[in-house]
Amino acid sequence: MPELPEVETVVRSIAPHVVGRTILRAELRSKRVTRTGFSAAETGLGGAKIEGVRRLGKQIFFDLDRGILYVHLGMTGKLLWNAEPSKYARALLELDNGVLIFDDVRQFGRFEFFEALPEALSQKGPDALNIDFETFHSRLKQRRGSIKALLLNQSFIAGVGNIYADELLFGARVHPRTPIARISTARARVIHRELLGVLRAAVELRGSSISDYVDAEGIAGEFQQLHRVYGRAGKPCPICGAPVKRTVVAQRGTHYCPRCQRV
DNA sequence: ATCTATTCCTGGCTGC
DNA sequence: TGCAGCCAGGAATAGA
Repeated sequence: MPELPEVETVVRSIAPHVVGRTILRAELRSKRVTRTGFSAAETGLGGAKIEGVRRLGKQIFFDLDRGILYVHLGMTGKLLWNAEPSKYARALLELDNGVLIFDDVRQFGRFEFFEALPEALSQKGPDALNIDFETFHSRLKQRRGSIKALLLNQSFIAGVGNIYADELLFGARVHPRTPIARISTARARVIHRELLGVLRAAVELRGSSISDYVDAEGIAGEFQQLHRVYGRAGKPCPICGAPVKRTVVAQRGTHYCPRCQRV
């Protein structure tokens, strides 16, 4: 489940291979992940030069000399460098020095060529690794609902998904269902600190590999070994020993310690 | 305007 | 061994 740390790891691992290179040929195989159409994408990408690759939240942008290649990994998306294409290879980019494969079993991901980026894609919130407390707090005060739903909302901040939302709320000792209106400035400060702390630690360990996430070289992350609540229902809380609970918040499986995290 | 529920996908797991 | 049924969830979309 690629979230900010996993996407950051992917971008870091592909950048050295692709930046400055030319796309000789593009082959699109999935209508689902390429909604703008096969031929438009193949024509637009063929011959293009990759000037850079960057990340905003979970979105990946390849800046081309003639447009933008937009990639979102969704749930099971991978960008693999010089790998043997599996039956789930949805797009292949043949560069002048190798092949970049977009592999996505469930096709929740996106792989699209745009001459100019559509409004909807550029309207995300600030990147979760690049948000200072004042910005975080002022944006928080304008919202309602539960804190977890807000953290998952990419227009609030971009990059947090289900795993890191649970982990950072545990670190902040805040119950995922806590109404935003009940969060004090001091609490907000702790949440912000944990947001940056958890994401930075996860980037250091090259992300979390829960099911099949790997970087461009096929290397798994290691942060899952440090998960304190996510996927640990029934196991003891690492702080107090109480069994970690699983519930549903914002339509997502949610893990928390009922003793350490109070509403 | 905002928030919540539904839908898309398919492999993996559970239980009969 | 086979298979139905359920689960995982990012984000667009529809609905409240």
